[in-house]
Amino acid sequence: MPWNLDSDRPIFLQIIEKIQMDIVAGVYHPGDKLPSVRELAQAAAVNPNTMQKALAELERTGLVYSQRTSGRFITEDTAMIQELKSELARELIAEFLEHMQKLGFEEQETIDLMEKTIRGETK
Amino acid sequence: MPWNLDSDRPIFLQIIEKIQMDIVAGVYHPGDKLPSVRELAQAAAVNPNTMQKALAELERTGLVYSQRTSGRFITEDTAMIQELKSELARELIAEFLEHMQKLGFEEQETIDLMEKTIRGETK
DNA sequence: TTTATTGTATTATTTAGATAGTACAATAGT
DNA sequence: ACTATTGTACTATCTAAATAATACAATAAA
Repeated sequence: MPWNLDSDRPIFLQIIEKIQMDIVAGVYHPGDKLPSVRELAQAAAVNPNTMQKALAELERTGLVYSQRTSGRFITEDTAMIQELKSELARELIAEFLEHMQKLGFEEQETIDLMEKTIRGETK
Repeated sequence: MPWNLDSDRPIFLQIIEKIQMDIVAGVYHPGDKLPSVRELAQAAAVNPNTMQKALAELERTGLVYSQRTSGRFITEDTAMIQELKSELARELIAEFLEHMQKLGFEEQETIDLMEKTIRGETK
């Protein structure tokens, strides 16, 4: 799967979010070994330093941990992962509703519009 | 109203989006005179050059136009404004659904969760 | 024991965005 | 005619992010 990074935001932030997504979505499982910094950097078409910076931050929050020379692993704390999933969903929803409101759509309007969108109506 | 700019994304992009929002939401009306570059820059606590850059882009897309020395004005093309509103809403919805999907929520799940959120349930 | 791979650290350079400061031409308002 | 305000342009500097190029210590694997 491509990493799909854009240049409108700091890359290391996008990497952090991407890996977080992959963890909570189950692409990576608790205890899984991550590819090495160099491999990940190459896969993302990014400088190893940038990847290292993102991983260091993920490590700071406890989502991953590293074992000197054997590699880097996803946390086995499934509760933490579940909590993160809820937290990210809450943030996305809040941010989305706020933006729509700034566009002039009330909450119920937004939901109606979304349902229409899902059902494939152009307008 | 505060401009609420963050440092995670280029400021001039955030300004463009903010003014777009204000236009489609009806904060500014067609034909309205905008404050001067210098005033807007001060209001946003931003360098005049940055504000100028954002306004130049809004002008390029036709949303605003400037009359040398009298000032800058919102377009009177109400159709264009309506179209922009729909376009922005479509983008927001698509982006939101995509992000939620990456988190592991299907479209119907997302809507259900949103409805719960709106009704004030913590979980 | 040797070798390759791991995470990690360091220094230098480049680039885009933002700021700072100044300047000028056009014109509305006086 | 004069003045202030307008958009606009230009150059220089600063900063954070990203890249580039190495280097080193620890250890799993051979």
